[in-house]
Amino acid sequence: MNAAGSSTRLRILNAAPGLFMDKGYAQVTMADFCQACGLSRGGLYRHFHSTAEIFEAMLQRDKTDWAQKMEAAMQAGTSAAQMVRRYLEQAQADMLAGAGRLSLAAYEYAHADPSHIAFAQARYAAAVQMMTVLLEYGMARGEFRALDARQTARHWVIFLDGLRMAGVFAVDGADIARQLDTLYQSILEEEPS
Amino acid sequence: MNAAGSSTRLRILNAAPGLFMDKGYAQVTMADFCQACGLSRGGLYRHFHSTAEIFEAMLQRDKTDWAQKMEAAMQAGTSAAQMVRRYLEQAQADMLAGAGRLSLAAYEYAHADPSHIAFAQARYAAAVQMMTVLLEYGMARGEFRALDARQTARHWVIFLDGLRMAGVFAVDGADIARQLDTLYQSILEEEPS
Amino acid sequence: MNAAGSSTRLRILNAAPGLFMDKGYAQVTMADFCQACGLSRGGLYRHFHSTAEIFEAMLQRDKTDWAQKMEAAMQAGTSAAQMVRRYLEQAQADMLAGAGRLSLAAYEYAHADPSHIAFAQARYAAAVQMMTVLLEYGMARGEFRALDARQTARHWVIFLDGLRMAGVFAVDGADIARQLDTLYQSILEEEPS
Amino acid sequence: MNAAGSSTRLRILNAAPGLFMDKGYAQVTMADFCQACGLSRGGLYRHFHSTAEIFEAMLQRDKTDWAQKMEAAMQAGTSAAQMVRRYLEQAQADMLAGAGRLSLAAYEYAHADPSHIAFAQARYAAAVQMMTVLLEYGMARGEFRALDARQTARHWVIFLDGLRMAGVFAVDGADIARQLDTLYQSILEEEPS
DNA sequence: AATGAATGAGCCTTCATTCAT
DNA sequence: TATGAATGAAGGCTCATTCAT
Repeated sequence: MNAAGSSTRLRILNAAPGLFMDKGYAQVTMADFCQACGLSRGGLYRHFHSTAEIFEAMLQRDKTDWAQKMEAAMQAGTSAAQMVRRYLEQAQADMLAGAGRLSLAAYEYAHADPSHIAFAQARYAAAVQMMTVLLEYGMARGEFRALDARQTARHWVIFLDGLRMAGVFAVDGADIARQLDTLYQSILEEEPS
Repeated sequence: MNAAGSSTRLRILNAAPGLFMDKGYAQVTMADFCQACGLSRGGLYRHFHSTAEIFEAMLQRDKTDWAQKMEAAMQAGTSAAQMVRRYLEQAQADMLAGAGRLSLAAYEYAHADPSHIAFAQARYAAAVQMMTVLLEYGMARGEFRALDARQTARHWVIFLDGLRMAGVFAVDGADIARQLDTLYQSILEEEPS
Repeated sequence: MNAAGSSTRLRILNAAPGLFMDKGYAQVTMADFCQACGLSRGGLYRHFHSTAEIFEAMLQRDKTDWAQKMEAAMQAGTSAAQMVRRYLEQAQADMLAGAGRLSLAAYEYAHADPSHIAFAQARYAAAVQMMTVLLEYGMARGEFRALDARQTARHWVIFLDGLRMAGVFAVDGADIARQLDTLYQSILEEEPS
Repeated sequence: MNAAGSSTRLRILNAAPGLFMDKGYAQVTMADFCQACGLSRGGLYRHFHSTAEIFEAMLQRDKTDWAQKMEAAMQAGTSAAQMVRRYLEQAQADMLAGAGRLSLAAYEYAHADPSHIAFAQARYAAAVQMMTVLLEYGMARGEFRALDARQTARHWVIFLDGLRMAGVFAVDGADIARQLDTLYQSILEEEPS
């Protein structure tokens, strides 16, 4: 693939989040991409053969490798509280930017075809694993209260996804901030009185 | 509408949850209902003019009036812990029965048309209000720890929805039970040591 | 057919002109009649089996028997000018009441099925015949100029139909009056100067 | 649009008059065009999105710019009588070719939607204006009798449309010729006796 | 005489997909 | 690489018509 082809591919992937956020997963058509990218049918099909393919490529690109980042931060001795705060800040920013709508699209995607389920499971497992490591790290450093790390990690992942979805329609920015702050406080080692 | 008509309408509404759970909201077609109910196009259209209409009627029928039940239970002096346990048991049963898939369909429904957003908001607000009342009742009876009732109610509602969604693909029955138990424990008044 | 049935039939025929004027011939459905008459499918079908049947019955009922009236008026020695004026006044009133739209519907009707053509021909022939007799009567009485009665009658019938159609969209009431007056003047015996 | 597309568009427009003449305006379906053009649903929709659109395009293409032709002929000093004769010959040829049926379709078209009315009015106004200019030209040259040009023009336009419609079912070619000849004679300057 | 439930055909419209250029 | 014409299937919707009640 030469430069022109590669740039077209990027144009398509850049258009993807906006489209999927606006219309959901299954409602986006190949024609939507043609219009959004100023591309003809044939031109689009040269790069992707279905919206599923585009959706997957989009997720692939957007997959922030938190695990890797976290590893590096731990090596550098960054405090766990700092890392959690950064993670939650990013989550909040994403939610305000419409992450809930993409999350919804991702659920649709997983639901659309049995072969997509593995993807959803992997996504969830990776998030839980990352969060588990982070919590254990904080507990080891005495920053976080003693708790069942994996169980708590699961709670966080599930809750954050619920918050993403609720953020689409029902919950405003202030509520999101408040909920995230409560979540954060819940793991901190209590001050000795 | 005579008896025959009413029974057909029921047949359609009975077919609805299964279809929407299987395919999501937007992927269900009127033809799906024709097939599921053994009804012709015209026969179906006599009762409903769109899948949106069916979806709304289905939600309307399924709307368990928790608020009312709760009021009655409070009057009867039922313990708050008992009420919460019952609520969570029901939630668990629903999740195992596929409530997450319907929840996903409901999100799709709300997303599909701006005019449907109010429905999602009302659904969320009602759930939060009901849970707030329940928590305040338990706190007043000294059964629950002192906590910000509304804030906690929001947390529960959001988390439960996240759990419903996660239950579709990522989380199994045992995990669901464990998560719900943790949630329940988190509000109990701690035993005096 | 008893009284109730007869009255229902009348209700249908009374609704017909309004419906056909509003929507044209082929665009009116049996359902339109159901709604307009507050009648069910079965109830309507008991009286008429198609819109064509209703349309024909409507025309049949509305067919003013000009020929007969004219015969009587001639016997009574009514002046030809008077008779023509009355005829044109009626035509004008009809046009203002939407006769053009019914005329359009009638053309549609004739066009819809080869078997309906005879109806249009008969309608035209009857109008020409009637007008021919009238003109000859006026010429015999010296009221009208000497002219080819049949040829002129045809001209009148064609022109009046054109005026009906034009009156639907393009020509207003004043124009209609002016055109009809010109037509009337054209046959009068010129005053001796 | 490339050559293939243009040719397909032409094929569609060429099929239009025949279809609309045969079935009227509202009775023609997109499927009729598919069949008439050997085109698939999707292929047809690439070019036109409704029969209304095709109908309009057809009229647009067929719009003979009489006003322009007339202007040129006047500049060249062509006699008014000659111009009128040509116009009437063309009208006669059109009628024999089925112009009445298209005229009927055009009335249906205007009737079908309030937004189409302007089209009918413009069509009528243009015809009257053109004819008015022609009559005034002939009167200025002393070829035609002194008469109210606009009033007469309106008469002609209305009558010709009536004749088109009558020509569909009721009036044969000979009658048409006779009527047109009478119309022509009616404006000529009378021979000095 | 009337109701209204149901059928099935037919039209409208959109979309994924292919293909000649 | 890219264009855009074309296909055919699928889904939405309406209507004339029938029929049990």
